[in-house]
Amino acid sequence: MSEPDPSRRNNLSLLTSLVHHHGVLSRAQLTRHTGLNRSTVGTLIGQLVSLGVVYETAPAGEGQVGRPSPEVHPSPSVAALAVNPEIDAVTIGLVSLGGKVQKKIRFETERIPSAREAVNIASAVIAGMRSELDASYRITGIGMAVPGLVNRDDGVVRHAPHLGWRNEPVARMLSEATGYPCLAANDASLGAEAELIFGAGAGQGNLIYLNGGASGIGGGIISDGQLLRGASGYAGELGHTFVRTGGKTCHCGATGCLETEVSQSRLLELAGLTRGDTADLENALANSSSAEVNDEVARQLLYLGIALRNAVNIFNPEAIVLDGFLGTLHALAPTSLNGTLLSQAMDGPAGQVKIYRAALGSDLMMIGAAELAFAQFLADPAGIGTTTAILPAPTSQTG
Amino acid sequence: MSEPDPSRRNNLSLLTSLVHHHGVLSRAQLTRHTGLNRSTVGTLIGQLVSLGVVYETAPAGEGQVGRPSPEVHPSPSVAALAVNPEIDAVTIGLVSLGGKVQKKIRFETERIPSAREAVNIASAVIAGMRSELDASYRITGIGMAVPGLVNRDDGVVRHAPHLGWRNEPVARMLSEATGYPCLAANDASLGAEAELIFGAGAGQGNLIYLNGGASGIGGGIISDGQLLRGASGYAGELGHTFVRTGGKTCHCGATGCLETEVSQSRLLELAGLTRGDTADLENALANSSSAEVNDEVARQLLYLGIALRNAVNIFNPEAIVLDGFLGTLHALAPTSLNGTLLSQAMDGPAGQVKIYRAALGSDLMMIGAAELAFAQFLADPAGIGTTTAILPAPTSQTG
DNA sequence: ATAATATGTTTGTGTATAGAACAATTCATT
DNA sequence: AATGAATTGTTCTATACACAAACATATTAT
Repeated sequence: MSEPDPSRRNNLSLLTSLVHHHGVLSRAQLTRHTGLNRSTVGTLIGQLVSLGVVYETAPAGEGQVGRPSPEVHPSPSVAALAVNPEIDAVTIGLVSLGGKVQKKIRFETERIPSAREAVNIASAVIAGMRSELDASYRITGIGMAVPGLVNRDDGVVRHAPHLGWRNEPVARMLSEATGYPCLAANDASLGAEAELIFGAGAGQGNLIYLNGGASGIGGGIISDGQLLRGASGYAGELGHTFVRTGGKTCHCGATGCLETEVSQSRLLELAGLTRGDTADLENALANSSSAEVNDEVARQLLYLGIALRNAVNIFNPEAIVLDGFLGTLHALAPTSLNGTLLSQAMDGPAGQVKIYRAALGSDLMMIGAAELAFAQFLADPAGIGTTTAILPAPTSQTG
Repeated sequence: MSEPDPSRRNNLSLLTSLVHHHGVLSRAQLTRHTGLNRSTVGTLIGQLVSLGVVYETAPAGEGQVGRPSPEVHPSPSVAALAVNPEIDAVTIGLVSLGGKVQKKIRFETERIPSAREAVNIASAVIAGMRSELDASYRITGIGMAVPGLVNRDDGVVRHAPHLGWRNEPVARMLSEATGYPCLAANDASLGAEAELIFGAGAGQGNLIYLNGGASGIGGGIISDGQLLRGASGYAGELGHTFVRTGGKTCHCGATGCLETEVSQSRLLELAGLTRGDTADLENALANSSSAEVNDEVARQLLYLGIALRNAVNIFNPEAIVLDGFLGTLHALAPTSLNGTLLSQAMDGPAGQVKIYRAALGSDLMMIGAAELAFAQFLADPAGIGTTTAILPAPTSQTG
């Protein structure tokens, strides 16, 4: 068997990615999207079906003239594992092609897990799922979403301040512990990617994703449909945008960072809450008539606005997606940020920006991390090098 | 003639781009760079030669074992026109494949040119060159570098504050006046591209270019080898990064912009100069022992540092290229910016950044603008739809 | 002078895509 | 209910393209 042409690999990749992103597409739609000949699409889909990457179902009569086109679905048996260590838990997920979270296990920890502990927890949970995985899934790998600076090339966590990790080669550790290929990246970057593909930013080519959590503000930037990686994959740290002269010193060493001026803990405190549930916080803040609370909300929106106008001037995005308590802040006063952008950002870019609240909720990190492990697979669904066992098409066969 | 395969177009594009960027490459080098078979490269180069895109010369005996490989050069007869309107002049250039500026005509204006005037000047100069162009060149089109917000999709200048232009469809105007297809973009973005391909940032995939001129600070960002465009091509406005709480109001509507805190005019004033020659300014500043001058230089470097640390955190670039008086500032105290970045930017990204001074000088805008017009050509050097149908056939045949 | 090395050149082969002809399936019309 | 129009799947064929192998050529090393 000689090596297939690159064009075949390209086209298989294109089709697989389309099905993965859109969920379901008819063969006719795929023909139009790709611009390929319908006979070619037929051949390619045939190959993907025999590879177990997609499966076809009888066409759903849509009331269209002409012969109905069969629907092409991503095979749920192709899946990736996702791991997300946080300060109080390690979450492990199983995500199938098409972005469906099949399984999510949150393992709560007594204290902040070390890198070794996080890897041990993840590999233990995966070991437990192993027989099921081997029987019913084709696992493309493990993706890890880490709250910190992660070198995407080698999977080393350079610095995760809130976890207290420094120079931890987590990807290699987890790969050695499980036998699966493993990749790691910044959590917010992966969140951006997930929201781009499956969430609030679906269909946009340029978006800024900002997530506010207990441990700070993370960001991810999509430009021209591509996640901004930078030289080593560190790009996207919008939480450390300068927003105030004379601000407090941030743990990053600088002063006046967005992350130090806009923080969830101050809001929780004022709202009289101790735990960081976003819904509770939003309730408490919305029902509060305290001037102190309102002032703080306004103050934080002001600084968030400065960071966003910077970002808008620099990136000219179509959309800004706010997650976590940043979504809460925006929901409390939806006109504030829009107003800041219109008055302070430059004419051209400001006019087009839409601000959304994140759509994917708690599945976000799983989907984003899995995307990391899907990437190689999507680039070469036929698996030139890896002759992995081919699984039969799933049983959901319609007559 | 049936339509060639996309793979052929791809490979021709790849080879042409390599030759364009590197200037001269032997066929053997092209074989290695592309990974194609040497027989394939032979065929492709043959086609490009017969198309007049490249030409070959006898190998220069390099002292290597083996049969010498002929050198492949970009044909100087393939060229693009470049136009750069400024507040005191309109510059028109002729740039050939390989980035060589064949001709540069600076047309000084009594006052700031309107869009119509700039177009008239450019088309008059081009009309004068017309017979030479028709006789000796194959013109791929016109690229226009405008100091302001330019919508890259339709070539409309949204707002060029220093020229006083608003919503001027310059690309269409110039295209109608000359009959050549025309594209327009922000000048600094094009500068970034030029420096990436031919200048100080050559070979880098992630760089930030910042230019300081009489009319402010412009920026361009290259990420993963690609210029950041944003939704409408407005991306890159680093001159309007927030660097100071309580700063003066910028013409953009916001306060505390980099451009208002760091400006050439203040430096010229302190140095006792009236004209904005970069070399003179550098001389004057370097030889000054006035505390006032030193303080101002330090102050401006401080704010520039804040903007750069933001940019470094967000983009994780390999290099920062400073042009115009920003290059001067950096040259006066080379350790200042590096120090700021090391102490204030985040560990991971900060460690790798190198700060360079721009290399291309006054040819920069010509090369960058021409690149705009080369882009379509490079994507399809064989010219499938030979009539570069960016516009409906212009009917300005009256001549 | 001969060998070794690297590269251009020619020819044949396999792969992948497009296109044409035909079959299948639905909606619209009479 | 029957026929026609529209759309898409299916099969077969032709063609373009890249690669590999064999051979030719030009340079350095011995």
